[in-house]
Parts: sequence; structure tokens; C-alpha cells
Amino acid sequence: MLTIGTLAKKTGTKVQTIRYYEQIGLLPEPGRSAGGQRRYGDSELDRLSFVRHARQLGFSLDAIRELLDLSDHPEKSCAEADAIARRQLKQVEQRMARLEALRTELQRMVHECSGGHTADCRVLEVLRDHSECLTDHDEIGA
Amino acid sequence: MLTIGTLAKKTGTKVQTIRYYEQIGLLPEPGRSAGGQRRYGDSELDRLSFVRHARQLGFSLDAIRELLDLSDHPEKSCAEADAIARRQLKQVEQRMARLEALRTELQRMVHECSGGHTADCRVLEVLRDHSECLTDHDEIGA
DNA sequence: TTTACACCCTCTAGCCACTGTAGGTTCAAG
DNA sequence: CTTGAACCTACAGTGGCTAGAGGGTGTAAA
Repeated sequence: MLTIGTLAKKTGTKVQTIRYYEQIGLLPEPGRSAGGQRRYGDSELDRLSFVRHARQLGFSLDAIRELLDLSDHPEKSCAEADAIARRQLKQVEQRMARLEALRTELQRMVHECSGGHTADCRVLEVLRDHSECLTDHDEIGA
Repeated sequence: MLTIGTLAKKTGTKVQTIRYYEQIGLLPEPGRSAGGQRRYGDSELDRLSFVRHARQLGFSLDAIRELLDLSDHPEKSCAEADAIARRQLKQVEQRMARLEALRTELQRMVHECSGGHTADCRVLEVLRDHSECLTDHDEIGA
């Protein structure tokens, strides 16, 4: 039986995060010691590892919920899990494309800055005059 | 004189976002009509455009605050603006590298999934068994 | 057995950068 | 003068945690 701290160490998760996952129903309520402290077994360890790994791959907690549910029902079709992963892959690719554009623009700004006063700063100038910009308008958060 | 809605349209910003920027001190309090509605001039338009453009390049609001401050003081050295931009570029590059790894891993998962039941689903299997994973442990949010 | 101390508990608030809603007021056109 | 779109304030909610206050538990040594 593991304490929450041990589980945290084993999975590279913060203690608070584990409690948070429990709170939002991503992890089941574990057993407790006589004094009311959480005690975990191997199944919880596996489940949390699954969650963390999926998080590392950028899946949202909602997507992970679906994946866990699929994982709990071995007779269900694989197609859904596949679809979730494909969706995630697509998102990652979109974000990469977006970042690629940002990188180009930032490189341009930085390379052209010759280090005088801010009055002639290329960085600020580019920010001021959007028409010089190559990136598109939408998807600020992407 | 522009209403907040017109300013919003011209800059591709939501009305609430403009009010939010004002609230956190990123934009100055504008003049008001007799009835108390916000009225904007060209300087506010420029400033908001600057902010939006910087946001599109992924700068944080704090970084933008610094950039605006530098832009307001033309006699200051350009070096600081340059440093902020370089920092941002570095962040973008790090995020790209991270996404690159995610993409590889996700592609592997998806390509290997042959579409049976979840019991043998490659996607879920990879998530379950972290040892098969190529991505590193840290930086979940990157 | 007591005491020290690391660890655990709940509850609440905060982070970023918005976004949405409720309930009311103002403005401009017709 | 009426209509209706656009405006106002104030506050709650998003995702995915993270931090802190104020207290209780578990265990090993003195």
C-alpha cells in the first residue's frame, strides 16, 4: 500500500495533482488508513501512470477520461481510441505549423535588430506595423 | 472617435477583451461619451494593434507590458526589447521541439493501430506501458 | 512514553488570458 | 418617440493545475 507521496514520486506527479484528479473523478476514491490518509494499490498506480503518460502526449483531461473508459471496456471497438489519438495528432500538427510561422517571424525581428535606441528598434517596429507581418490573424492561443 | 465595438472589429479583438486589457492596465482608460460609453482615438487603436500583434506572436501580457513601456521611451536602449524577443523565440523553439517528439509518438501509435477491440488497441497499449514511449518525462505543459 | 518531524488532511484562493452571462443603460436611425 | 443594436458593470467560469493556511497522522529515536 502506497501513501499519496510515494505514488506521487513513482509517477512524477505532485501530491496536489493526484488529489485534484480524484476530485474531478479521473481517479477513483482510494482506500484510507485508520487515520484517514489515502492508501493506494497497483491498480491506482497503473491508472495514474496512464493519465500522466497521456498528459505528456498533450491529451486533454476530457480525452483521457474517454481513453480510460475505453481501456476499462476491452470489448469495445478500438476505432474510438484511434479517433481520439488522430484528433490529438492533428492538433499537434496544427500547433507546430503555427509555431513554425511564429519562429520565422521572431527570427526575422531578432536578426534585423541592430541594437541602437528603441526609437529605431526593429523588434518594436514590426510589432507596431502589422502590415510587415507574415503570420495570419487568427488563433492566438494555438 | 471610435466606439469599443468598432475598435474591436478593427483589431480583431473581442469587446470584453478590450475591457479586460483596460482593467489590468495594459490599455489606458479611454475618454467617455456623455452617457458613459468608451470612446477611442488613433493612439488607442495603435496601442491595441501592437498588443494584438504581440499576442499573435505568443508574447505574454507581461512581456507585452515591457515592450509597450520600451516603445513609449524611444531613448532607451533597444537591447531589452531584443532580449524579450529572443526569449520568446527560444520558448517557441522549445515548444516546437517538444511537439515534434509528441508528433512522432502519436504517429507511431496511430499507424500501428489495426482497428480491432480495445483489448488489443495499440493506442491504449502505448499509453499503458510507458516503457515503450520515446518522449521524456518532464514539461507536460510545454 | 514522549517528542520530533515528515508527511498527510481539507478548504480556499490564485494563476493566465480570456469568455460568457445577467441585468440594466445609451445611442442613432427611422 | 420608438425601436433595437450596441454599450455598461459586475461577477462567474474555463483548463489544469499550484500554493498556502491551519490542523491531524504516522513512525522512529531518545
